[in-house]
Amino acid sequence: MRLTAKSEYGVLAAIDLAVSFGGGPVSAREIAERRRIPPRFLEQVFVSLRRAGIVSAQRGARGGFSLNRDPDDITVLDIVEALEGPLSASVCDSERGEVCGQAGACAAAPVWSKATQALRDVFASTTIGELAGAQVVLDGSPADRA
Amino acid sequence: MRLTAKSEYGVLAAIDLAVSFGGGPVSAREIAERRRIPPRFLEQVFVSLRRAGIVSAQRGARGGFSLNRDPDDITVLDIVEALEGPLSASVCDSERGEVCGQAGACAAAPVWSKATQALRDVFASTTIGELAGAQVVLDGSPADRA
DNA sequence: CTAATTCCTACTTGATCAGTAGTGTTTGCA
DNA sequence: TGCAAACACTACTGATCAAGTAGGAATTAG
Repeated sequence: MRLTAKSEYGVLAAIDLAVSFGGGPVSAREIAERRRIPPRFLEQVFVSLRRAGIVSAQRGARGGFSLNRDPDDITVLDIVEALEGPLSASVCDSERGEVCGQAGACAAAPVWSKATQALRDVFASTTIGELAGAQVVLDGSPADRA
Repeated sequence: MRLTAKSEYGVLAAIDLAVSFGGGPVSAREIAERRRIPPRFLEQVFVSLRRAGIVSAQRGARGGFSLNRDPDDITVLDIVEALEGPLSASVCDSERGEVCGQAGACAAAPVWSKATQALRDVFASTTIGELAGAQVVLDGSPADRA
């Protein structure tokens, strides 16, 4: 019952991009080093984020990635769903109702739906912008990063 | 990001036991047939529930399982944690703080904690007794099951 | 032209899930 | 007393997925 490493790395990377939002693109390798993420793995994460329309890629020398939207308009849910697919707490959940063998007579289904919804609420109510603010504080003076 | 089938089966089985709470033990095979769960797999689920102190087992002919406590005193969280271990939404979560490589400077950690907490809240606030009530309604007259 | 960078596909290794299987142990009942 | 029904334990298997690695192609700044 846990998210995969992709979400974790994706959120960290998005925070990193948010911190330098407005500047030029940041390379995956740079972020990987700074956040201790396997570089080639992070590359793949970024490809997913690009395909989801969250970041843009600039290829070639001095290229890298940058956020497509204001960090305050990107939620953790955006990142997580881009990397994990739609959130669902149990097999017997999902929009298609009766996925478990209980054929519509499953009294447990509402619990799984509520669980999924609770997760969505948490993730949807936290923006990358907020987290970036916290990150700057944790890292010390933002000037260190400029 | 989903629970395993064990939780799903475990909750269904607990509901089933709750519906006939007060009567004698119910065999795993009977529940397996009624809820369309692989019988030998359900057996294992029950062993875990017994070890967690949620059900008691009565061995031998006419044996089976019964709930140890009143269904209203058993939450979905009890079942889920008995079967999946402690809930945690991400690697970088857990009581031990800094499991991710960010060494205490991880701005994302609070989100994962909040997510875990939200899940716990949902599961802890739903009792097997409630679900059993819903199940009886779904199945039709409770007399059908006596 | 070259070095840096993203992009795409495939592969590998290990873990985990879902279920099956065999065998042992306990117990109600005829 | 014996048998059948039930739980108990351990081990195994096939499939899937997670996490990361690898190789090379395309793009671009300088």
